[in-house]
Amino acid sequence: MRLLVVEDEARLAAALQRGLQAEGFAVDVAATGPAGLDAARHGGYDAMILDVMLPGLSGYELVRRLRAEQHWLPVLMLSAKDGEYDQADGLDCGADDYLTKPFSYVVLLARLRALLRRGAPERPVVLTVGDLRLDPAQRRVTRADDEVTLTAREFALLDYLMRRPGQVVSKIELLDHVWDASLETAPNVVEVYVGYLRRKLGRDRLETIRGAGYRLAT
Amino acid sequence: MRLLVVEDEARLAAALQRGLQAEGFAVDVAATGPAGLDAARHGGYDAMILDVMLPGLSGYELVRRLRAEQHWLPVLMLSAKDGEYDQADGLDCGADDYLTKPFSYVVLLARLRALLRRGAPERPVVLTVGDLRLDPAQRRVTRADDEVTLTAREFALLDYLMRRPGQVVSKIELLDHVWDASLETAPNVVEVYVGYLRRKLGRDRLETIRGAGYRLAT
DNA sequence: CTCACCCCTGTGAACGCGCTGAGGACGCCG
DNA sequence: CGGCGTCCTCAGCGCGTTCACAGGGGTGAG
Repeated sequence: MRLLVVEDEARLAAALQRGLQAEGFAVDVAATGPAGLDAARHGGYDAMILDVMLPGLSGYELVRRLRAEQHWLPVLMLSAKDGEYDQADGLDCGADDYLTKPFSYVVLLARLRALLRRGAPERPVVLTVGDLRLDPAQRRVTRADDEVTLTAREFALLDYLMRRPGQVVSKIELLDHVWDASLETAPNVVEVYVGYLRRKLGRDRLETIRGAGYRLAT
Repeated sequence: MRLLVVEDEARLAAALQRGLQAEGFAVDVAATGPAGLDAARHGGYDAMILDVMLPGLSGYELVRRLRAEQHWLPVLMLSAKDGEYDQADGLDCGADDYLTKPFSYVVLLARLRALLRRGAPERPVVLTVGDLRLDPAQRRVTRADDEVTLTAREFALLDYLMRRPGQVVSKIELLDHVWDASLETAPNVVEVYVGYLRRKLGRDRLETIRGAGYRLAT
């Protein structure tokens, strides 16, 4: 799990970084609003911890811009203010949770875990899993920077699987979402197309979980 | 948007109902734990506001049971306690957000809206008992961070047992829930599969209660 | 101590899941 | 009209999974 901490108070930032790393997270720190926005855009983080008072760009504004650009990274906001309206503002402009300073580290951890459990609320623009990249808008797939040509059905299948990396997806679910007619189509189609994808993407990228479905290796 | 408020203090419940209805929500109220659980199960609500201190069944326990039954209704917890560990407990047992009484109505609304925006959490909570971890979504089991590969039947059995850690589960119950045809299948299958699990997870993790069933050591 | 009962486990067989190659139906293009 | 690519069906096969069975061991009651 990769986290981004955007906080300008150096001592607090360092303390957070140390504490979260001890929990097994990979933690990067940005000290200013613009730097944080940039990192959030390109860093592939699983969540962001964001101070409201920042040089260059406030936390509110940062989240608003991120959301306007269709980035749906889970955001946990921190603020020294404790006026209730600030809190409401923070949540309404797109943050997912809110904590007022001083806060307890245990609470921060618990809320962070709850946030990560939920995952990003909506679809990201480009899907990336391992060295696979899939761009829904351009209908392109690359594997380790080599372009892979897929048929429409293969593309739809991979698209669906890449939205659930590491999770088991049943054949029924795939039939429902990738094929329209769930009834009257044998689950064997799925097996066939998984076979096609394996041939094009590499044998071991798609694991089969007998009796349960398939899982895209992360 | 339909909301369920589970709160036993009549005055607070009525105030919440009035306030939320004024915001355009459809609000039902339950006054006891069991009534709330029942309503949450069958009511088709979009979110639930849940007091911790309830007659009949605590809020913690209510959420735990709901999650165990694979219901992923967003839950906002209310509590008079403000110990930080209570808060952490509440979130970890499956609630999505937490507010301590006395709380501001504006904050409640903002958090509720944030909750509704993100919808039901997709990923179920990971089951953890001792050093065993079972992730239903990923269909992965680890024991002290070593991955254990299980067959479908073994997985289903362990899944069921891990939802009742420390409790004695009878063979009949296991046959009913893990195997479909409870009749016409000898209870010996259970013994066989418990044997398989013991071989893979360690000898003393599954205790035999002679004449009663099995118990997963906590 | 003996007996009955419950539980454990090794063996082996049947089943059925998932993989694959072959090939037909359909639409698109030249 | 013929060639081509995609989509899907089908049948056969391999092998892991599931389960029945039987013999042995442990446990508690009398």
